[in-house]
Amino acid sequence: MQVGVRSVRRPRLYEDIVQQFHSLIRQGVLQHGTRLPSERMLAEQFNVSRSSVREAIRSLELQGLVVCRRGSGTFINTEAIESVVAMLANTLSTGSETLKEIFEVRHLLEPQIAAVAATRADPDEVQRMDDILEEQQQQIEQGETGVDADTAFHFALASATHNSALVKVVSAVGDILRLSRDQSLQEPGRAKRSLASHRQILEKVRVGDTEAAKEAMEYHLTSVE
Amino acid sequence: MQVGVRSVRRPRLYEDIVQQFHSLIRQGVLQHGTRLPSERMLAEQFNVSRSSVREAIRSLELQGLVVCRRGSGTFINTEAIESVVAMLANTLSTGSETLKEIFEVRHLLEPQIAAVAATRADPDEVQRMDDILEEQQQQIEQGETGVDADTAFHFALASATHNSALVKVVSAVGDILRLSRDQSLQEPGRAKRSLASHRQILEKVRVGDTEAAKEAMEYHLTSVE
DNA sequence: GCTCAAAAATTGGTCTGACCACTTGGGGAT
DNA sequence: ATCCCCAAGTGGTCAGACCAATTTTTGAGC
Repeated sequence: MQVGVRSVRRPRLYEDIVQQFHSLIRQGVLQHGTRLPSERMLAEQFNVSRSSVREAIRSLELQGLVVCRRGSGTFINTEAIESVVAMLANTLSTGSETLKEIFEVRHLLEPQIAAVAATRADPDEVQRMDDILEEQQQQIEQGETGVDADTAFHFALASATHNSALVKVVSAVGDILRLSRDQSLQEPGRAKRSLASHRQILEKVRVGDTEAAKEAMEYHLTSVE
Repeated sequence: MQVGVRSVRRPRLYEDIVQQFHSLIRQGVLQHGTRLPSERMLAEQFNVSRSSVREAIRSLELQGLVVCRRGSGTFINTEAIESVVAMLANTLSTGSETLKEIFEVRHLLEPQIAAVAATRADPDEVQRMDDILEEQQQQIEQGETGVDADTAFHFALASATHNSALVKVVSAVGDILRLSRDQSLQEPGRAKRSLASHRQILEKVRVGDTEAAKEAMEYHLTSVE
Protein backbone atom coordinates (compact mmCIF):
# COMPACT_ATOMS: atom_id res chain seq x y z
CA MET A 1 0.00 0.00 0.00
CA GLN A 2 3.07 2.24 0.05
CA VAL A 3 2.71 5.64 1.71
CA GLY A 4 3.86 6.97 -1.63
CA VAL A 5 5.42 10.39 -1.86
CA ARG A 6 4.13 10.84 -5.33
CA SER A 7 4.19 14.61 -5.08
CA VAL A 8 6.55 15.87 -7.75
CA ARG A 9 7.00 12.69 -9.82
CA ARG A 10 9.03 12.66 -12.96
CA PRO A 11 8.00 14.80 -15.85
CA ARG A 12 9.07 13.11 -19.02
CA LEU A 13 8.52 14.52 -22.45
CA TYR A 14 7.36 11.36 -24.12
CA GLU A 15 4.66 10.81 -21.51
CA ASP A 16 3.11 14.11 -22.41
CA ILE A 17 3.13 13.20 -26.08
CA VAL A 18 1.50 9.85 -25.33
CA GLN A 19 -1.25 11.64 -23.43
CA GLN A 20 -1.91 13.92 -26.37
CA PHE A 21 -2.27 10.94 -28.68
CA HIS A 22 -4.57 9.27 -26.21
CA SER A 23 -6.80 12.31 -26.31
CA LEU A 24 -6.80 12.50 -30.08
CA ILE A 25 -7.68 8.84 -30.35
CA ARG A 26 -10.42 9.08 -27.77
CA GLN A 27 -11.88 12.13 -29.51
CA GLY A 28 -11.95 10.20 -32.73
CA VAL A 29 -9.62 12.62 -34.50
CA LEU A 30 -7.27 9.73 -35.13
CA GLN A 31 -9.24 6.79 -36.42
CA HIS A 32 -8.32 3.25 -37.20
CA GLY A 33 -5.87 3.00 -40.05
CA THR A 34 -4.89 6.65 -40.02
CA ARG A 35 -1.24 7.15 -40.86
CA LEU A 36 0.74 9.31 -38.51
CA PRO A 37 3.17 11.92 -39.79
CA SER A 38 6.72 10.64 -39.95
CA GLU A 39 8.79 10.64 -36.80
CA ARG A 40 10.84 13.55 -38.13
CA MET A 41 7.69 15.59 -38.78
CA LEU A 42 6.27 14.82 -35.36
CA ALA A 43 9.54 15.82 -33.73
CA GLU A 44 9.28 19.17 -35.46
CA GLN A 45 5.59 19.64 -34.63
CA PHE A 46 5.99 18.74 -30.96
CA ASN A 47 9.25 20.67 -30.86
CA VAL A 48 11.16 17.77 -29.34
CA SER A 49 13.87 15.46 -30.60
CA ARG A 50 13.14 12.40 -32.66
CA SER A 51 14.25 10.23 -29.73
CA SER A 52 11.42 11.51 -27.57
CA VAL A 53 8.91 10.98 -30.36
CA ARG A 54 10.18 7.44 -30.77
CA GLU A 55 9.81 6.70 -27.05
CA ALA A 56 6.24 7.96 -27.23
CA ILE A 57 5.51 5.80 -30.26
CA ARG A 58 7.13 2.83 -28.54
CA SER A 59 4.80 3.35 -25.61
CA LEU A 60 1.75 3.58 -27.85
CA GLU A 61 2.87 0.49 -29.71
CA LEU A 62 3.23 -1.49 -26.48
CA GLN A 63 -0.29 -0.45 -25.61
CA GLY A 64 -1.36 -1.68 -29.01
CA LEU A 65 -2.64 1.70 -30.14
CA VAL A 66 -0.35 1.95 -33.14
CA VAL A 67 1.56 -0.42 -35.37
CA CYS A 68 4.87 0.49 -36.98
CA ARG A 69 5.97 -0.63 -40.41
CA ARG A 70 9.52 0.09 -41.43
CA GLY A 71 9.72 2.03 -44.67
CA SER A 72 5.98 2.55 -44.66
CA GLY A 73 4.88 4.48 -41.62
CA THR A 74 3.10 4.26 -38.29
CA PHE A 75 -0.63 3.64 -38.21
CA ILE A 76 -3.37 4.04 -35.67
CA ASN A 77 -4.82 0.70 -34.57
CA THR A 78 -7.88 0.97 -32.38
CA GLU A 79 -8.90 -2.60 -33.01
CA ALA A 80 -6.23 -3.24 -30.47
CA ILE A 81 -7.79 -6.10 -28.59
CA GLU A 82 -5.15 -8.48 -29.84
CA SER A 83 -2.27 -6.47 -28.47
CA VAL A 84 -3.97 -5.48 -25.27
CA VAL A 85 -4.55 -9.13 -24.72
CA ALA A 86 -0.98 -10.01 -25.56
CA MET A 87 0.27 -7.46 -23.07
CA LEU A 88 -2.02 -8.53 -20.27
CA ALA A 89 -1.22 -12.14 -20.98
CA ASN A 90 2.45 -11.31 -20.88
CA THR A 91 2.30 -9.59 -17.52
CA LEU A 92 0.06 -12.24 -16.07
CA SER A 93 2.28 -15.08 -17.20
CA THR A 94 5.36 -13.27 -15.92
CA GLY A 95 3.91 -13.66 -12.47
CA SER A 96 3.56 -16.86 -10.52
CA GLU A 97 0.00 -17.64 -11.52
CA THR A 98 -0.63 -21.26 -12.25
CA LEU A 99 -2.90 -22.40 -15.02
CA LYS A 100 -5.22 -23.56 -12.29
CA GLU A 101 -5.57 -20.04 -10.96
CA ILE A 102 -6.27 -18.58 -14.34
CA PHE A 103 -8.78 -21.28 -15.09
CA GLU A 104 -10.52 -20.38 -11.90
CA VAL A 105 -10.92 -16.80 -13.05
CA ARG A 106 -12.55 -18.14 -16.14
CA HIS A 107 -14.77 -20.38 -14.10
CA LEU A 108 -15.98 -17.40 -12.11
CA LEU A 109 -16.52 -15.14 -15.08
CA GLU A 110 -17.80 -17.11 -18.00
CA PRO A 111 -21.02 -18.50 -16.54
CA GLN A 112 -21.99 -14.94 -15.64
CA ILE A 113 -21.07 -13.86 -19.13
CA ALA A 114 -23.24 -16.54 -20.62
CA ALA A 115 -26.12 -15.27 -18.51
CA VAL A 116 -25.64 -11.67 -19.62
CA ALA A 117 -25.21 -12.74 -23.23
CA ALA A 118 -28.52 -14.60 -22.98
CA THR A 119 -30.28 -11.34 -22.23
CA ARG A 120 -28.51 -9.17 -24.79
CA ALA A 121 -27.40 -11.23 -27.77
CA ASP A 122 -29.09 -10.08 -30.95
CA PRO A 123 -29.91 -12.41 -33.87
CA ASP A 124 -26.76 -11.51 -35.79
CA GLU A 125 -24.58 -12.54 -32.90
CA VAL A 126 -26.44 -15.79 -32.42
CA GLN A 127 -26.02 -16.48 -36.14
CA ARG A 128 -22.32 -15.76 -35.83
CA MET A 129 -21.99 -18.28 -33.03
CA ASP A 130 -23.97 -20.78 -35.09
CA ASP A 131 -21.44 -20.39 -37.88
CA ILE A 132 -18.56 -20.84 -35.48
CA LEU A 133 -19.98 -24.07 -34.11
CA GLU A 134 -20.57 -25.29 -37.67
CA GLU A 135 -16.91 -24.63 -38.38
CA GLN A 136 -15.88 -26.36 -35.19
CA GLN A 137 -17.81 -29.45 -36.26
CA GLN A 138 -16.12 -29.52 -39.65
CA GLN A 139 -12.70 -29.16 -38.07
CA ILE A 140 -13.41 -32.02 -35.70
CA GLU A 141 -14.66 -34.24 -38.52
CA GLN A 142 -11.36 -33.62 -40.26
CA GLY A 143 -9.55 -34.88 -37.22
CA GLU A 144 -8.43 -31.50 -35.90
CA THR A 145 -8.96 -30.28 -32.37
CA GLY A 146 -11.02 -27.27 -33.40
CA VAL A 147 -9.27 -25.16 -30.82
CA ASP A 148 -9.53 -22.00 -32.90
CA ALA A 149 -13.27 -22.32 -33.26
CA ASP A 150 -13.43 -23.16 -29.56
CA THR A 151 -11.65 -19.94 -28.68
CA ALA A 152 -13.73 -17.99 -31.17
CA PHE A 153 -16.94 -19.21 -29.58
CA HIS A 154 -16.05 -17.94 -26.14
CA PHE A 155 -14.90 -14.69 -27.67
CA ALA A 156 -18.13 -14.27 -29.60
CA LEU A 157 -20.13 -15.03 -26.48
CA ALA A 158 -18.27 -12.31 -24.57
CA SER A 159 -18.87 -9.91 -27.44
CA ALA A 160 -22.58 -10.63 -27.20
CA THR A 161 -22.63 -9.01 -23.75
CA HIS A 162 -22.01 -5.70 -25.54
CA ASN A 163 -19.46 -4.91 -22.87
CA SER A 164 -16.04 -4.27 -24.33
CA ALA A 165 -14.27 -4.28 -20.96
CA LEU A 166 -15.61 -7.76 -20.40
CA VAL A 167 -14.41 -8.85 -23.82
CA LYS A 168 -10.91 -7.70 -23.04
CA VAL A 169 -10.66 -9.53 -19.75
CA VAL A 170 -12.04 -12.71 -21.24
CA SER A 171 -9.70 -12.47 -24.19
CA ALA A 172 -6.71 -12.07 -21.94
CA VAL A 173 -7.63 -15.03 -19.81
CA GLY A 174 -8.56 -17.15 -22.79
CA ASP A 175 -5.33 -16.36 -24.58
CA ILE A 176 -3.28 -17.75 -21.74
CA LEU A 177 -5.32 -20.90 -21.70
CA ARG A 178 -5.10 -21.49 -25.42
CA LEU A 179 -2.20 -23.91 -25.19
CA SER A 180 -3.66 -26.03 -22.46
CA ARG A 181 -6.98 -25.98 -24.24
CA ASP A 182 -5.33 -27.48 -27.30
CA GLN A 183 -3.85 -30.28 -25.22
CA SER A 184 -7.13 -30.95 -23.50
CA LEU A 185 -9.03 -31.17 -26.78
CA GLN A 186 -6.65 -33.78 -28.11
CA GLU A 187 -7.88 -36.39 -25.72
CA PRO A 188 -10.32 -38.66 -27.57
CA GLY A 189 -13.92 -37.60 -27.26
CA ARG A 190 -13.09 -34.30 -25.64
CA ALA A 191 -13.47 -32.24 -28.77
CA LYS A 192 -16.90 -33.68 -29.52
CA ARG A 193 -18.10 -33.23 -25.99
CA SER A 194 -16.89 -29.63 -26.04
CA LEU A 195 -18.84 -28.98 -29.22
CA ALA A 196 -21.94 -30.58 -27.74
CA SER A 197 -21.88 -28.40 -24.64
CA HIS A 198 -21.23 -25.35 -26.77
CA ARG A 199 -24.42 -26.16 -28.63
CA GLN A 200 -26.30 -26.42 -25.36
CA ILE A 201 -25.03 -23.06 -24.23
CA LEU A 202 -25.97 -21.43 -27.50
CA GLU A 203 -29.47 -22.89 -27.37
CA LYS A 204 -30.03 -21.36 -23.95
CA VAL A 205 -28.66 -18.03 -25.14
CA ARG A 206 -30.88 -18.16 -28.22
CA VAL A 207 -34.03 -18.45 -26.16
CA GLY A 208 -32.80 -15.96 -23.59
CA ASP A 209 -32.79 -18.30 -20.62
CA THR A 210 -30.18 -16.68 -18.36
CA GLU A 211 -30.09 -19.27 -15.61
CA ALA A 212 -29.91 -22.20 -17.97
CA ALA A 213 -27.17 -20.51 -19.99
CA LYS A 214 -25.16 -19.98 -16.84
CA GLU A 215 -25.56 -23.57 -15.77
CA ALA A 216 -24.73 -24.86 -19.22
CA MET A 217 -21.50 -22.91 -19.17
CA GLU A 218 -20.64 -24.15 -15.72
CA TYR A 219 -21.20 -27.70 -16.88
CA HIS A 220 -19.08 -27.06 -19.96
CA LEU A 221 -16.16 -25.66 -18.02
CA THR A 222 -16.27 -28.43 -15.48
CA SER A 223 -16.36 -31.11 -18.13
CA VAL A 224 -13.35 -29.80 -20.07
CA GLU A 225 -11.33 -28.92 -16.98
CA MET B 1 -9.88 -12.39 -35.99
CA GLN B 2 -7.37 -11.32 -38.68
CA VAL B 3 -5.87 -14.07 -40.80
CA GLY B 4 -2.57 -12.71 -39.58
CA VAL B 5 0.53 -13.27 -41.68
CA ARG B 6 2.71 -13.31 -38.64
CA SER B 7 5.39 -15.30 -40.41
CA VAL B 8 8.52 -13.19 -40.56
CA ARG B 9 7.46 -10.33 -38.29
CA ARG B 10 9.79 -7.57 -37.35
CA PRO B 11 13.06 -8.34 -35.66
CA ARG B 12 13.88 -5.45 -33.43
CA LEU B 13 16.89 -5.27 -31.22
CA TYR B 14 15.19 -3.98 -28.13
CA GLU B 15 12.66 -6.81 -28.14
CA ASP B 16 15.44 -9.33 -27.84
CA ILE B 17 16.92 -7.43 -24.91
CA VAL B 18 13.53 -7.31 -23.20
CA GLN B 19 13.20 -11.07 -23.57
CA GLN B 20 16.58 -11.59 -21.96
CA PHE B 21 15.60 -9.49 -18.97
CA HIS B 22 12.33 -11.37 -18.69
CA SER B 23 14.28 -14.61 -18.44
CA LEU B 24 16.69 -13.23 -15.86
CA ILE B 25 13.82 -11.96 -13.75
CA ARG B 26 11.87 -15.19 -14.01
CA GLN B 27 14.96 -17.20 -13.10
CA GLY B 28 15.40 -15.04 -10.05
CA VAL B 29 18.82 -13.79 -11.13
CA LEU B 30 17.47 -10.26 -10.97
CA GLN B 31 15.58 -9.80 -7.75
CA HIS B 32 13.45 -7.02 -6.40
CA GLY B 33 15.47 -3.89 -5.75
CA THR B 34 18.48 -4.95 -7.77
CA ARG B 35 20.11 -2.04 -9.55
CA LEU B 36 20.80 -2.52 -13.24
CA PRO B 37 24.10 -1.46 -14.79
CA SER B 38 23.91 1.99 -16.30
CA GLU B 39 22.47 2.39 -19.77
CA ARG B 40 25.95 3.03 -21.16
CA MET B 41 27.28 -0.16 -19.57
CA LEU B 42 24.36 -2.22 -20.85
CA ALA B 43 24.83 -0.82 -24.35
CA GLU B 44 28.41 -2.04 -24.25
CA GLN B 45 27.52 -5.46 -22.81
CA PHE B 46 24.73 -6.12 -25.31
CA ASN B 47 26.82 -4.60 -28.07
CA VAL B 48 24.07 -2.24 -29.16
CA SER B 49 23.59 1.50 -28.98
CA ARG B 50 22.28 3.26 -25.94
CA SER B 51 19.09 4.07 -27.86
CA SER B 52 18.20 0.41 -28.17
CA VAL B 53 18.94 -0.19 -24.51
CA ARG B 54 16.70 2.72 -23.64
CA GLU B 55 13.83 1.38 -25.73
CA ALA B 56 14.17 -1.96 -23.97
CA ILE B 57 14.14 -0.29 -20.57
CA ARG B 58 11.16 1.80 -21.61
CA SER B 59 9.34 -1.40 -22.47
CA LEU B 60 10.23 -3.01 -19.16
CA GLU B 61 9.15 0.13 -17.33
CA LEU B 62 5.77 0.14 -19.06
CA GLN B 63 5.33 -3.45 -17.97
CA GLY B 64 6.18 -2.36 -14.45
CA LEU B 65 9.22 -4.61 -14.20
CA VAL B 66 11.67 -1.78 -13.55
CA VAL B 67 11.54 1.74 -12.21
CA CYS B 68 13.85 4.48 -13.42
CA ARG B 69 15.23 7.23 -11.22
CA ARG B 70 17.10 10.03 -12.88
CA GLY B 71 20.55 10.52 -11.45
CA SER B 72 20.24 7.35 -9.43
CA GLY B 73 19.72 4.33 -11.66
CA THR B 74 17.21 1.76 -12.87
CA PHE B 75 15.92 -0.84 -10.44
CA ILE B 76 14.16 -4.18 -10.73
CA ASN B 77 10.63 -4.06 -9.38
CA THR B 78 8.88 -7.40 -9.17
CA GLU B 79 6.31 -6.20 -6.68
CA ALA B 80 4.75 -4.80 -9.76
CA ILE B 81 1.07 -5.14 -8.99
CA GLU B 82 0.73 -1.39 -8.72
CA SER B 83 2.18 -0.77 -12.14
CA VAL B 84 0.52 -3.72 -13.79
CA VAL B 85 -2.72 -2.33 -12.52
CA ALA B 86 -1.84 1.15 -13.69
CA MET B 87 -1.08 -0.14 -17.13
CA LEU B 88 -4.20 -2.23 -17.47
CA ALA B 89 -6.25 0.62 -16.12
CA ASN B 90 -4.67 2.89 -18.64
CA THR B 91 -5.38 0.68 -21.61
CA LEU B 92 -8.88 -0.08 -20.45
CA SER B 93 -9.75 3.57 -19.88
CA THR B 94 -8.28 4.51 -23.23
CA GLY B 95 -10.95 2.46 -24.87
CA SER B 96 -14.57 3.36 -25.13
CA GLU B 97 -15.62 1.52 -22.00
CA THR B 98 -18.03 3.45 -19.90
CA LEU B 99 -17.90 3.30 -16.15
CA LYS B 100 -21.10 1.36 -16.39
CA GLU B 101 -19.41 -1.40 -18.35
CA ILE B 102 -16.53 -1.66 -15.95
CA PHE B 103 -18.88 -1.68 -13.02
CA GLU B 104 -20.64 -4.56 -14.65
CA VAL B 105 -17.44 -6.58 -14.75
CA ARG B 106 -17.11 -5.97 -11.06
CA HIS B 107 -20.70 -6.98 -10.53
CA LEU B 108 -20.05 -10.28 -12.25
CA LEU B 109 -16.79 -11.01 -10.51
CA GLU B 110 -16.94 -9.82 -6.93
CA PRO B 111 -19.86 -11.88 -5.67
CA GLN B 112 -18.09 -14.99 -6.94
CA ILE B 113 -14.93 -13.79 -5.27
CA ALA B 114 -16.74 -13.34 -2.00
CA ALA B 115 -17.97 -16.91 -2.28
CA VAL B 116 -14.51 -18.30 -2.94
CA ALA B 117 -13.03 -16.18 -0.17
CA ALA B 118 -15.62 -17.61 2.20
CA THR B 119 -14.25 -21.09 1.61
CA ARG B 120 -10.56 -20.20 1.73
CA ALA B 121 -9.94 -17.20 3.95
CA ASP B 122 -7.75 -18.09 6.90
CA PRO B 123 -8.03 -16.38 10.32
CA ASP B 124 -5.19 -13.95 9.59
CA GLU B 125 -6.94 -12.66 6.52
CA VAL B 126 -10.23 -12.29 8.33
CA GLN B 127 -8.41 -10.37 11.05
CA ARG B 128 -6.86 -8.14 8.40
CA MET B 129 -10.26 -7.33 6.97
CA ASP B 130 -11.53 -6.66 10.48
CA ASP B 131 -8.77 -4.10 10.92
CA ILE B 132 -9.57 -2.49 7.61
CA LEU B 133 -13.23 -2.09 8.51
CA GLU B 134 -12.22 -0.65 11.88
CA GLU B 135 -10.12 1.89 10.04
CA GLN B 136 -12.95 2.64 7.66
CA GLN B 137 -15.21 3.36 10.61
CA GLN B 138 -12.71 5.79 12.13
CA GLN B 139 -12.26 7.57 8.82
CA ILE B 140 -16.01 7.96 8.45
CA GLU B 141 -16.38 9.27 12.00
CA GLN B 142 -13.81 11.91 11.12
CA GLY B 143 -15.96 13.02 8.23
CA GLU B 144 -13.90 11.41 5.49
CA THR B 145 -15.27 9.15 2.79
CA GLY B 146 -13.11 6.20 3.78
CA VAL B 147 -12.52 5.42 0.14
CA ASP B 148 -9.05 4.05 0.78
CA ALA B 149 -10.27 1.57 3.35
CA ASP B 150 -13.13 0.74 1.00
CA THR B 151 -10.71 -0.11 -1.77
CA ALA B 152 -8.45 -1.98 0.64
CA PHE B 153 -11.33 -4.17 1.75
CA HIS B 154 -12.15 -5.37 -1.73
CA PHE B 155 -8.46 -5.93 -2.37
CA ALA B 156 -8.07 -7.95 0.83
CA LEU B 157 -11.13 -10.00 -0.04
CA ALA B 158 -9.65 -10.84 -3.43
CA SER B 159 -6.38 -11.76 -1.75
CA ALA B 160 -8.26 -14.17 0.50
CA THR B 161 -9.11 -16.26 -2.56
CA HIS B 162 -5.41 -17.17 -2.71
CA ASN B 163 -5.54 -16.60 -6.45
CA SER B 164 -3.11 -13.94 -7.60
CA ALA B 165 -4.51 -13.73 -11.12
CA LEU B 166 -7.85 -12.87 -9.58
CA VAL B 167 -6.24 -10.21 -7.43
CA LYS B 168 -4.74 -8.54 -10.46
CA VAL B 169 -7.95 -8.39 -12.40
CA VAL B 170 -9.87 -7.05 -9.41
CA SER B 171 -7.18 -4.48 -8.74
CA ALA B 172 -7.27 -3.25 -12.30
CA VAL B 173 -11.01 -2.92 -12.31
CA GLY B 174 -11.11 -1.37 -8.86
CA ASP B 175 -8.44 1.15 -9.73
CA ILE B 176 -10.50 2.53 -12.56
CA LEU B 177 -13.51 2.86 -10.32
CA ARG B 178 -11.65 4.60 -7.52
CA LEU B 179 -12.65 8.09 -8.59
CA SER B 180 -16.30 7.34 -9.05
CA ARG B 181 -16.28 5.44 -5.79
CA ASP B 182 -15.02 8.54 -4.00
CA GLN B 183 -17.84 10.61 -5.47
CA SER B 184 -20.40 7.99 -4.60
CA LEU B 185 -19.24 7.78 -0.99
CA GLN B 186 -19.59 11.53 -0.55
CA GLU B 187 -23.34 11.37 -0.69
CA PRO B 188 -24.71 11.51 2.86
CA GLY B 189 -25.29 8.12 4.41
CA ARG B 190 -23.55 6.26 1.61
CA ALA B 191 -20.29 5.80 3.47
CA LYS B 192 -22.02 4.34 6.51
CA ARG B 193 -24.17 2.04 4.44
CA SER B 194 -21.11 0.84 2.59
CA LEU B 195 -19.38 0.05 5.88
CA ALA B 196 -22.44 -1.78 7.14
CA SER B 197 -22.67 -4.02 4.10
CA HIS B 198 -18.94 -4.66 4.25
CA ARG B 199 -19.48 -5.92 7.80
CA GLN B 200 -22.21 -8.23 6.57
CA ILE B 201 -19.99 -9.65 3.87
CA LEU B 202 -17.16 -10.23 6.29
CA GLU B 203 -19.44 -12.02 8.74
CA LYS B 204 -20.54 -14.45 6.05
CA VAL B 205 -16.94 -15.00 5.01
CA ARG B 206 -15.94 -15.55 8.63
CA VAL B 207 -18.39 -18.38 9.06
CA GLY B 208 -17.67 -19.79 5.63
CA ASP B 209 -21.14 -19.36 4.20
CA THR B 210 -20.45 -19.13 0.48
CA GLU B 211 -23.95 -18.45 -0.78
CA ALA B 212 -24.66 -15.80 1.84
CA ALA B 213 -21.31 -14.12 1.14
CA LYS B 214 -22.13 -13.97 -2.53
CA GLU B 215 -25.56 -12.51 -1.88
CA ALA B 216 -24.19 -9.99 0.60
CA MET B 217 -21.71 -8.77 -2.00
CA GLU B 218 -24.42 -8.52 -4.63
CA TYR B 219 -26.51 -6.48 -2.27
CA HIS B 220 -23.53 -4.29 -1.45
CA LEU B 221 -22.71 -3.57 -5.08
CA THR B 222 -26.30 -2.86 -5.96
CA SER B 223 -26.72 -0.48 -3.06
CA VAL B 224 -23.64 1.59 -3.85
CA GLU B 225 -24.15 1.57 -7.59
C1' DG C 1 -0.31 5.10 -74.52
C1' DC C 2 1.03 1.18 -71.62
C1' DT C 3 4.06 -1.96 -68.88
C1' DC C 4 7.36 -2.73 -65.91
C1' DA C 5 11.91 -2.42 -64.05
C1' DA C 6 15.37 0.80 -62.25
C1' DA C 7 16.19 4.77 -59.45
C1' DA C 8 14.97 8.29 -56.18
C1' DA C 9 12.53 9.73 -52.13
C1' DT C 10 10.47 8.49 -47.80
C1' DT C 11 10.15 6.04 -43.53
C1' DG C 12 11.22 3.41 -39.40
C1' DG C 13 15.53 1.25 -37.03
C1' DT C 14 20.01 1.97 -35.24
C1' DC C 15 24.22 4.31 -34.07
C1' DT C 16 27.25 8.04 -32.21
C1' DG C 17 28.45 11.63 -29.33
C1' DA C 18 27.15 15.48 -26.92
C1' DC C 19 24.84 18.32 -23.21
C1' DC C 20 21.46 18.87 -19.36
C1' DA C 21 19.24 17.90 -14.74
C1' DC C 22 19.40 15.33 -10.93
C1' DT C 23 21.39 12.19 -7.23
C1' DT C 24 25.01 10.51 -4.65
C1' DG C 25 29.04 10.33 -2.06
C1' DG C 26 33.36 11.80 -0.56
C1' DG C 27 36.71 15.32 0.62
C1' DG C 28 37.76 19.70 2.52
C1' DA C 29 36.59 23.69 5.52
C1' DT C 30 34.76 24.79 9.79
C1' DA D 1 32.83 15.49 14.47
C1' DT D 2 29.87 18.19 11.57
C1' DC D 3 28.56 20.44 7.64
C1' DC D 4 28.83 22.01 2.98
C1' DC D 5 30.06 21.86 -1.60
C1' DC D 6 31.37 19.95 -5.76
C1' DA D 7 32.80 16.28 -8.86
C1' DA D 8 31.45 11.93 -10.74
C1' DG D 9 27.84 9.15 -12.37
C1' DT D 10 23.06 8.46 -13.96
C1' DG D 11 18.88 8.91 -16.64
C1' DG D 12 16.65 12.43 -20.01
C1' DT D 13 17.08 14.90 -24.18
C1' DC D 14 19.07 16.50 -28.32
C1' DA D 15 21.28 16.64 -33.03
C1' DG D 16 22.82 14.50 -37.09
C1' DA D 17 24.14 10.56 -39.54
C1' DC D 18 23.69 5.98 -41.91
C1' DC D 19 21.11 1.59 -42.82
C1' DA D 20 17.17 -1.25 -44.46
C1' DA D 21 12.59 -1.68 -46.01
C1' DT D 22 8.98 0.40 -48.58
C1' DT D 23 6.71 3.53 -51.58
C1' DT D 24 6.72 6.67 -55.30
C1' DT D 25 8.59 8.50 -59.27
C1' DT D 26 10.95 8.06 -63.44
C1' DG D 27 11.95 6.55 -67.93
C1' DA D 28 13.11 3.08 -71.24
C1' DG D 29 11.15 -0.23 -74.23
C1' DC D 30 7.34 -1.90 -76.51
